[in-house]
Amino acid sequence: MMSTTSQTSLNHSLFEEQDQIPTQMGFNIPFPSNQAFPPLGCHQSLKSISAVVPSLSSEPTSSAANFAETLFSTAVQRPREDLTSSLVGGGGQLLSLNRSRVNPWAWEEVSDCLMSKRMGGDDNRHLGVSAMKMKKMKGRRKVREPRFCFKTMSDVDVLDDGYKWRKYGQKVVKNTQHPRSYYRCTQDNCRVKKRVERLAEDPRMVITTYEGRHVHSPSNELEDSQSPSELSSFFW
DNA sequence: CGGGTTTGACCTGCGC
DNA sequence: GCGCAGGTCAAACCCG
Repeated sequence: MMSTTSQTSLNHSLFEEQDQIPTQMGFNIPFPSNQAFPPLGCHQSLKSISAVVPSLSSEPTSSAANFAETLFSTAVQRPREDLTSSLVGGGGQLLSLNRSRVNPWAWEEVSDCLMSKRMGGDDNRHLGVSAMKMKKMKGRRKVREPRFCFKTMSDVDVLDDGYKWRKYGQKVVKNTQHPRSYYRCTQDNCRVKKRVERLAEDPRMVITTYEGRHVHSPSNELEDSQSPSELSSFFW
């Protein structure tokens, strides 16, 4: 049975990473205090978020990917001058959008990713675009995998997102008391990585950064014997 | 014994 | 070129 937390202000954010510390922009989606919350886990959490913002799409979003896409595409369609305006869904649950102008290329990378996905493009194409952009901005910059970050209020550092991770490093980040942990997906041929750290300003918040896209389904989901068609929507 | 974690060393990018 | 900081490696260690 699904467990719930007793926190009254479950403040969940989906945001895009900045160049170094992902703190500049975000979609802040405060949960209603009476909202039941699933066990801490990224896709599980996101499912619950999508459930409280049904007005963003014509039908309830069924996956984290769809939900993220809905959020991003909604923001992308807005003019730049309107970036800090409020986004209020029909239910009024989606409260604010505050996008940073500090790192526009990163934002565009996400946008490109979503556009190519919507148009049936593959990942290589969007990576190529972002690589070109980075090349333009800096003479030599490593091509990065697409990244997504989640800021989650949680007592535990490592959220159960359905995938199996192996820790390969830990580093003390400057000006923070909390170390950053580095994880790799244990699946063969899957090069997805994630970083986990606590927000310096608010140690209750856990920042999880995913880099790359899984080429397989979550291990938990397989064990739960879900249908393959449903599983595919959870790929990042 | 196998798989995961810890942790110091090393590598790399970047600013000065 | 040098130093700093983030990221990764890999040997040692831990645990079931």
